Amino acid sequence: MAPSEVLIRKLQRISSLREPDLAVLRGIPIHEKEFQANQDLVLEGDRPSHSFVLVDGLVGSTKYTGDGKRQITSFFVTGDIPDLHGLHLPVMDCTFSTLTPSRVGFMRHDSLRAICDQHPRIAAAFWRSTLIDAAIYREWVTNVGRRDAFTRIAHILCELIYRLRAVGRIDDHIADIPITQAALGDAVGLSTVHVNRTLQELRHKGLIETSGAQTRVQNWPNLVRAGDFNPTYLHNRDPEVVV
Amino acid sequence: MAPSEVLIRKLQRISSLREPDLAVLRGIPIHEKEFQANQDLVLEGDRPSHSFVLVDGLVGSTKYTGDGKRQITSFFVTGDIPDLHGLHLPVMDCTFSTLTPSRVGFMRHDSLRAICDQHPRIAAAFWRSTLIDAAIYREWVTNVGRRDAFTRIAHILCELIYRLRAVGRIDDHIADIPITQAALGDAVGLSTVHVNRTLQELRHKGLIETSGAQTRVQNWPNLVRAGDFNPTYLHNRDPEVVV
DNA sequence: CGCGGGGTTGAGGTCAATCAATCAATGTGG
DNA sequence: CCACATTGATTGATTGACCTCAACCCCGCG
Repeated sequence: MAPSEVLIRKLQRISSLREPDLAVLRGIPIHEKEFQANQDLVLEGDRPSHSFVLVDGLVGSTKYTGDGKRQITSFFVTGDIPDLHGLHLPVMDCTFSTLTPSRVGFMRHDSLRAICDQHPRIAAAFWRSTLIDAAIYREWVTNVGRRDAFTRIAHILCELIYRLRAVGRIDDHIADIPITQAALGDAVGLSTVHVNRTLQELRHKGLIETSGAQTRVQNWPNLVRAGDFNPTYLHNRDPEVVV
Repeated sequence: MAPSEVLIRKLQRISSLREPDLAVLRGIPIHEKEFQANQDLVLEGDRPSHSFVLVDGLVGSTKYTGDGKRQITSFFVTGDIPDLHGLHLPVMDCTFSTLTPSRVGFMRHDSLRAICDQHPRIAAAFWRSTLIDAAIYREWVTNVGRRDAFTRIAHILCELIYRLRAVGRIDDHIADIPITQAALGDAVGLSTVHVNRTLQELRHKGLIETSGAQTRVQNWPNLVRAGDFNPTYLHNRDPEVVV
């Protein structure tokens, strides 16, 4: 799918833009590029002149502590604009890296700023996108701060699957999520070893099934319960997305 | 200080608004109200018609897990607009509560929306405010996910003191932060007991000194080092604020 | 003077980290 | 085609950071 089409669908999922505005969006110049897994797209400390929309793949915003430990602070899926905050915060406070092979569309800040000045509705839609990102960060603080390993991993799987479902990336209850257990650990603040054991527990309890990169949800209601997952914080406009 | 004055100072700290816009801001009707400590201002699930600026005191955004554990996901100080995201996300995904006695100024979403439609610069400034909040959430994910108890608490003290300093709430290296150790624990994902022991460690190492509600920084550079604290994520426009 | 909230202390328990192998899958050069 | 390297998953043993439970203390307050 064309990058601008992905962008428009995303904004339509989270706001109610109408035709004149959509036409403006279609006109945004987007420069598409492909990346392999584990490539840095924007680095902490950078002063980027572009933001990017994720066309396909999985991207993480990551931070490193002084002693080199890595924390992924959020995942981003198709349609998301992970570093849109760069539009108003000149220096990056985190790094964005691909977690799987990805296609990415770069948009000049110039263009985006001009559009936001002229079209308050579009500005509001972009703003809303960053607010949903913030809501996800809030949930992650809670997830990492107050839930045990089992619940924590179940929760993050629920979130990922729910979001992939919302963008049509789930076929027949199967999510294609080729991320390593190490990356999962960095997302939930656990060691690789413990992630491995917890995933086994999830499998033994009949909640998920994995084969290679694919994760199949065996029992969504139970996974939701196990993960203490309530999708309110994702602020989806659609009626309940059920997996 | 008048609520609108507090609001204007905040926006001036984070953006470069000029006079015509400032006049508009001065015209926002703000309804001021006082609260004691530990009062809920907005509840998760609410559909608020107002946002509020914190005129004085300390507010936390908090979430509760299914089994009732509490996580504070961010602190807010004078000038901050903690629930500004309510302007674009109709249903609240977290609760805002006072952590100390506070004065709060409520602003109608109607008015704010009208202003944002008419004045793109003001809209951008508000947007930027929410983006800085998001940057803080990101840092908290990292703090809770990847730092040990000692570093974690040192870090959060650094953040709090830095932010209080930026709004002129620090006199002579002394921060007046009358929050309980239980609240601190909820902010960093630790038990009250462990917070207590860690604070003792910070005192014994000569980093801080406490008497009642007051916290005095004994050695700011060492506290910064101990807390692995780098204020970039706070996106302060001023040159280095040194405590 | 008794009460309650918050701070402090000690003991014991547990969850998850660390260390160190092993294994499976894939790729690579000779 | 095979020896070898690499990456990620898995396993076991041990350690340790932090939690829980249960007191006790201190101080302001009705």
